Amino acid sequence: MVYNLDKIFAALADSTRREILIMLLEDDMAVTDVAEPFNISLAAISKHLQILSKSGLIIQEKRGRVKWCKLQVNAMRDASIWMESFGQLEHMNFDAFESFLRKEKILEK
Amino acid sequence: MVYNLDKIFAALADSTRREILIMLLEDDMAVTDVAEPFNISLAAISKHLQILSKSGLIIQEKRGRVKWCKLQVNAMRDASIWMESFGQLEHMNFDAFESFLRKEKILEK
DNA sequence: CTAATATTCAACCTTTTGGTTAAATAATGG
DNA sequence: CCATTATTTAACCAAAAGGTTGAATATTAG
Repeated sequence: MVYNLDKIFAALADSTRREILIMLLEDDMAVTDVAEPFNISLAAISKHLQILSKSGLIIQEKRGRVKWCKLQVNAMRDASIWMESFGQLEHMNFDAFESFLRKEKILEK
Repeated sequence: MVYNLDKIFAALADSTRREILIMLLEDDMAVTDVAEPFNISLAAISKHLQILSKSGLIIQEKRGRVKWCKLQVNAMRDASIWMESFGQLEHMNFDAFESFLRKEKILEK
């Protein structure tokens, strides 16, 4: 398991980025659509998405001229696992989380 | 419940601060003792502790010339609750966590 | 009172963050 | 080919982060 906790927590430390993640729970989105509800520039959103990508919380893949943003569960899992090991916290049920995501069509299969 | 997620996640986004939190799981510590295992200046540690304080992850109280650093569970709870609400994660058992902390004498009573 | 201990503050430095605007690049539709 | 759409890059800015060293402030021990 590769911990990238500095980048994951840093990515989560901004409300714009947390809102983006919540938006991506519903569906994959193009950069322009991600930007729509915010009143900051597209370039600023592009930077936020790069920070989220480098943290591993999302991946971006370009199809045609559209770059799709897709949530990645594993990075969030790393952060939560740190929290769990931190204090003998009860384990989050990630299997349930994943099957939830599949049911919501955020993960394939 | 007051969410201070920007500050909490930002505080967690640094490995020195995460190590400090883990150290504080065992016992309350004076600033000088917190600094001991790290090879950065005391002033730098003092700044890290201020960031942890402002995030609510620790509190500091001065007794005599010693300022004691004490872990605060509630801030971590806020961050975890965000993660939970984020993805329908199963709820962490914080009551169990707190009683663990009491048993380990990190909390009074 | 004085010396030692515990901690912070002040000034400084470099890098990163979060934003801007304007220009550049890439891909598509017609 | 050209205009439009999608996104990034470049250059810039102000503020914050993470570190330094040296001086200042509290408190205690003797």
